[in-house]
Amino acid sequence: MNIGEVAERTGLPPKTIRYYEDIGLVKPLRDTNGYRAFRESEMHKLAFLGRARTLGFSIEDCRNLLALWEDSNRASADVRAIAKDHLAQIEAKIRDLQEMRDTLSTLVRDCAGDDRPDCPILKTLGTETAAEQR
Amino acid sequence: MNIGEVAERTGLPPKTIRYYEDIGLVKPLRDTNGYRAFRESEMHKLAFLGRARTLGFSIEDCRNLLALWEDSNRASADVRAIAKDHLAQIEAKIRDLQEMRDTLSTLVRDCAGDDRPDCPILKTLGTETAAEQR
DNA sequence: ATGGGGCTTCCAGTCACTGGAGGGTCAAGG
DNA sequence: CCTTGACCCTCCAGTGACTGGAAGCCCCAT
Repeated sequence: MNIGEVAERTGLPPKTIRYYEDIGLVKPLRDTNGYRAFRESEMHKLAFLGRARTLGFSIEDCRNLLALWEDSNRASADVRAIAKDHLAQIEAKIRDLQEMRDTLSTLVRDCAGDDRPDCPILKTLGTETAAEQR
Repeated sequence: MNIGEVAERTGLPPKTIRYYEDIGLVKPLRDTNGYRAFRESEMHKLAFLGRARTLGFSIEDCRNLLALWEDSNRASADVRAIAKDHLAQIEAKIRDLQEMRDTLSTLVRDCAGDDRPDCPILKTLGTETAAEQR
């Protein structure tokens, strides 16, 4: 299987697949012409990676998850620990963003948005701690 | 005012302040010894930048906001447009993360997390479109 | 043989910093 | 006067996870 077909079947761009080889996540064979020759199992690994990345796992998380995936004797607790940790990070990120959103939406609401120069958004950025607004 | 004092008063690390000079956001004078000499107005600009960055505005947004801040004839509509746009991006990001969180928390909930190898998290990553779970 | 697409490598850029090396400057204490 | 330690300077490299582009093979159909 050439890289193009793998790209199509996994939904990952060829560039990304090459990058994943660079950093050692997959190790495709090579044809005599130098083209990467992916086995079915490699394709599945890449699909796995694509899904894990969609869920926001970092590359290092993915590397660990992949190792666990390949290890039929792994303990599910190990996988769960990675996922829980990642979940906590996502939740923290959501809270941060919600705080930003709340502050910003207050500012946007209070701004007339006309052609006069008076603007509570700039006023706040200029004088107060933005996070205190709301 | 030396960089250290500005750093303390704005809460920005000296490295970041130097970086902001590099990319042309501030233009401090120089003492004869080569040290940066910040005026009060520069300090305020940096504080403004720090607050805008806290709200997640990109550097380019900050550059524009700063220009509007300095322009006493600006229209508040211009500021509001930038803020609204940014707000929309934050909201999109929140939705993405919430989707990830929902999928992940289902997976974590369904995983026994013991020393047996059976693991719904890996099973999902290996076979289904992760986003379809839930 | 020619054209077009697919494949290769390597280099550079993204974003917003951050770390570190190597070295100059300043003020206080001995 | 000298040393010490805190400050300041510049420049280079690295972060994460790609992405874009140049330059150049390879393969197949016409």
